[in-house]
Amino acid sequence: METQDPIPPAVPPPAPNPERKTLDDRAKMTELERIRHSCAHVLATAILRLWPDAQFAYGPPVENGFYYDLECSHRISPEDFAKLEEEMKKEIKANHVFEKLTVTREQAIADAQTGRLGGLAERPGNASKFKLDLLQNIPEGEPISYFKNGDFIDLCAGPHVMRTGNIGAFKLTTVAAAYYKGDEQGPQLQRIYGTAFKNKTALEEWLKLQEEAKRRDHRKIGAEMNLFAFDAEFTGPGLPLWLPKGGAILEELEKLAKETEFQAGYVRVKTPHLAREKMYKTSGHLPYYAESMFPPMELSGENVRCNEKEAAEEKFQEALRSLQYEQQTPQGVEALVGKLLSVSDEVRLSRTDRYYLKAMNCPHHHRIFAAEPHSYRDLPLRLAEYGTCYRYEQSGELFGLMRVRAMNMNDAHIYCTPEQFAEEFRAVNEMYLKYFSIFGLGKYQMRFSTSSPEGLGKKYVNEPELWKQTEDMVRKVLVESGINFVEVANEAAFYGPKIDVQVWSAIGREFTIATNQVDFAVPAKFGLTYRDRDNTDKTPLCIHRAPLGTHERFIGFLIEHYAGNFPLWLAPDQVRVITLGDDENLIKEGKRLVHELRQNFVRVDGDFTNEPIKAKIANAEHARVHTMLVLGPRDLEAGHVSVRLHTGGPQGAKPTAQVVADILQSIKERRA
RNA sequence: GCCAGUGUAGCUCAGUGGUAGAGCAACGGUUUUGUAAACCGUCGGUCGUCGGUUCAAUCCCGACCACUGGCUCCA
Repeated sequence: METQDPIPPAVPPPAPNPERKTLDDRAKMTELERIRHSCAHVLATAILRLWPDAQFAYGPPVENGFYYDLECSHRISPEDFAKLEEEMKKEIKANHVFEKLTVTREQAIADAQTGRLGGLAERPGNASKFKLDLLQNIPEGEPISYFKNGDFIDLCAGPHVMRTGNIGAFKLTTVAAAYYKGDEQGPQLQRIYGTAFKNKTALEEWLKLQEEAKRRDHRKIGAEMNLFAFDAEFTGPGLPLWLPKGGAILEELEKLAKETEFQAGYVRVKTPHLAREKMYKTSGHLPYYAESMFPPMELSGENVRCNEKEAAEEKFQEALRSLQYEQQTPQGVEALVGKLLSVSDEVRLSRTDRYYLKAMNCPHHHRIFAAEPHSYRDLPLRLAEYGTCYRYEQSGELFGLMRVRAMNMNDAHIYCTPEQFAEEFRAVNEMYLKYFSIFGLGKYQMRFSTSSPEGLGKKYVNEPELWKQTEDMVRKVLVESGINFVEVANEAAFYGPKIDVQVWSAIGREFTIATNQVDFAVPAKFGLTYRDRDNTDKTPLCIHRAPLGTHERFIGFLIEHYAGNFPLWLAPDQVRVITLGDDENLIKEGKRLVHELRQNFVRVDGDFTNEPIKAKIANAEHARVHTMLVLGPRDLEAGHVSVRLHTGGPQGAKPTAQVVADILQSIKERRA
């Protein structure tokens, strides 16, 4: 039977540390990490036996195994894994000692130049270029060491297991491309992923766990339950179609958000899906964000008004007037044609109006704020909207519902005074926690992202004082609320610090499920003000928040969280009334019950066919119908229905009225 | 966008250089049933798209598209 037991979607790993590991960090490596790191060396050894020209970069242990990045004339594919694993087994069987050698920097550079580092022997003319680069990054004074197993010598600080034979069980998993040092502009390397364990049993257990994780993949369950569909051919990649069953979940979430926000003093607004270019020029999102936006729609024509239009037309006329003097020579004509073309292009552009599909709702909300004058007495103003946003994510980044190109955001912008900020920010965090408790969401990480002094004026607006103030405010709220969080420098939004809630998908990918951001910059760009007590105009602070993220990602996450077995209030199929056979009286009572539930807004249907009861139950179970109400002659006689839960099996017969009341109560309370 | 892999009926999957099958689903019957699948029949596919090789391509080759695993990026 399928249950809700949490197959761990991978334990939250510590935030990946882009910085170089210190020797102290390395000394803390667990035994499993040492096994995996050692296995990376064994992999490199095997690769070199097959393709001696390979040059190696990094080969660290990672959450579920290890990888080694390399450059090699041969393109390694999974078809090569069998022979690679053969070579690796030989190296493990040879049981070589991982021998540590400490060398001078000069020696290391010399060895790298001969190609000896990350090699089985010296390779004249094939210097260990990545190792040379790595050597540059080792701070003066830090000892430099090699690790040697058999013929293979690698520049490495360790630590390792004692001998290659200590690697109990391993498996190569996948190949990928990876940029050197993660830099998109840098060289692209081949990355071979593998995993290793102390013994075969542990490896097999892990592989089994991977299989189980795949079974709760939202893409698989979404298809099984008919929640959503992708239709790349007609609708487009990354543009989900919500089927009726998925629509039901979406409606429930939206209802929850609207009720919660209403009670918290939010007001609802509605804004269009697109806006003119000026919107995003003003907000500062263009040109920085243009890459992530769908290309603009260009409208041109006489009725387009634009400031530059007249100026451009003037230039055009001027070019025409010069025609008579310059057309004497061929060069003159050519120059003139070029000039006319460029000017006419200018005129065309000046007559073109550009509309962008919105990638975020904030600018629209800012314009709503600007549509009316505001007094400090109006604040805080909390504008909420399930806004539909469009982002042109790179094709390789699309991932089921978790990463799409059209999304419905549980968005709101809170405009407040600095005095109100802490209270508002705290209230938002409380809303998060309320939601998480409704969904029984325990495995997440709050990540507090701050600026960096170096990024001021570049990545971040240049307001050191405001950065410090808002970061202090946020930190204080977090600490006072007793919320566990990690602080990450240099990850803030350009307009202020933020808190992201990180969760992990069934297959272990990390996602931001919710976000809460401070904005002390953009309202000023739009000239937003409120009249303060002292009769001066001041710029409000803005909090961007999306505790339920987007429907797409949040539902994708919930599908995996519940493994498709939703609580009653969220279940697309809440109740099915199943008659035992198709006796007229049974059907009559069945229909009455369906009608009663439906009039109380329960998503209910009836199965009154003459299929055997076992088949009808099986159908309902496969559809993950939350509650099955079986109606047979005995039940009818007693005024009962027999209750069966998808996640709990048969619950016995109960009076119909009581069952209905329980169902309505469970939905109302949004019971887990 | 980059690297690798995959693409056969609505779903899960077989299969072959001589224009394709199974189970489930759907539909039509028969069956009259107490909690995960009764029986019979019918329908269903230009084998992702376009080109090439070949007497002949779903199969071999190429390009493109989409999806999957990663990289980069992000709600």
